[in-house]
Amino acid sequence: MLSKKTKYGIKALTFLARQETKNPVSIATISKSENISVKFLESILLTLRKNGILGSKKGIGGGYYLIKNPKDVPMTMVMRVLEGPIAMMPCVSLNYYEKCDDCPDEDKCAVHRLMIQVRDNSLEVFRNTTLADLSN
Amino acid sequence: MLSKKTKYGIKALTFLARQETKNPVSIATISKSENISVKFLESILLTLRKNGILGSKKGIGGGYYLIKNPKDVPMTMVMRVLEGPIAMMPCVSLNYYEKCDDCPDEDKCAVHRLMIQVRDNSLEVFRNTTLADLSN
DNA sequence: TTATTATCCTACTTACCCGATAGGGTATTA
DNA sequence: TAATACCCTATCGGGTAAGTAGGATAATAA
Repeated sequence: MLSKKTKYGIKALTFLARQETKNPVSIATISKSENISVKFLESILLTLRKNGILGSKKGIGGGYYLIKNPKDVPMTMVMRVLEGPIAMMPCVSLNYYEKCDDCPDEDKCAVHRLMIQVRDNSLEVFRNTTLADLSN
Repeated sequence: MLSKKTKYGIKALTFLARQETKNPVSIATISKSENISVKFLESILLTLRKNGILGSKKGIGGGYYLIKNPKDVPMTMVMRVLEGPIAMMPCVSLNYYEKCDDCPDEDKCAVHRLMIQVRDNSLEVFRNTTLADLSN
């Protein structure tokens, strides 16, 4: 199941991508528009900023803004930052690989082979979908 | 992430599918071969039996056995029984649909549209993979 | 300079779920 | 009737998700 953190994060990013100007948007504004608790949203946007997806500006008129062009932000990036590995098991993860304790030979493991297929499919969807696609 | 319950369940099912005879296989036997704790495996096999995927036989020489032909057991069935919904969000689930609280219009929700794509892809993999495929 | 705005950051709480274990009960068979 | 092996419920520790609290810090405008 997708965490609410990721869900809210994508919604916030989409909201930002839909803005006509590049001006910062306050947490409060995004919170109201997308029905997300201010405090929880705050922590999510902070994560996105620390991972180079958002920029921020303090003080009056401050808020968050996209650093990159929406079409240069693939969902793989967003998912990895907010949700973690895209793979369903560590042993089929590209970026967070880890061997299974119980499995003597990965190539002969039925679950491994199945989950590689699922990962490849999901990866393709996330790679080919950018923030620009979602904000239309 | 895939739960160990599902992972072990698939491994056990694959092991059963590889048996040459239809004779019951004891929990202990599967446990040793697949490196799964006896007690945990017990609860998993029980779930599979209650959901009509396995049959069982008590007493000496007893154990668990597949009810259906492996090629008639698609992974969708196994996944739904052990892991739950295949969809990543209730609002894109076919069998466990639930509306989101925060979302006024699903059709306009970016996350919704994205996750439908992911679900469709995963569904296709699970539908087209049977226990027979995995046990080869 | 000072009040206001809004992000920054840490810590905490609450609830839930996973993985595993314990300890019996029950049915079957040799 | 003893041994085997499934049947079933309860429990527990640890971890994580979701959200909350409260103040520190920086920037802006009056």
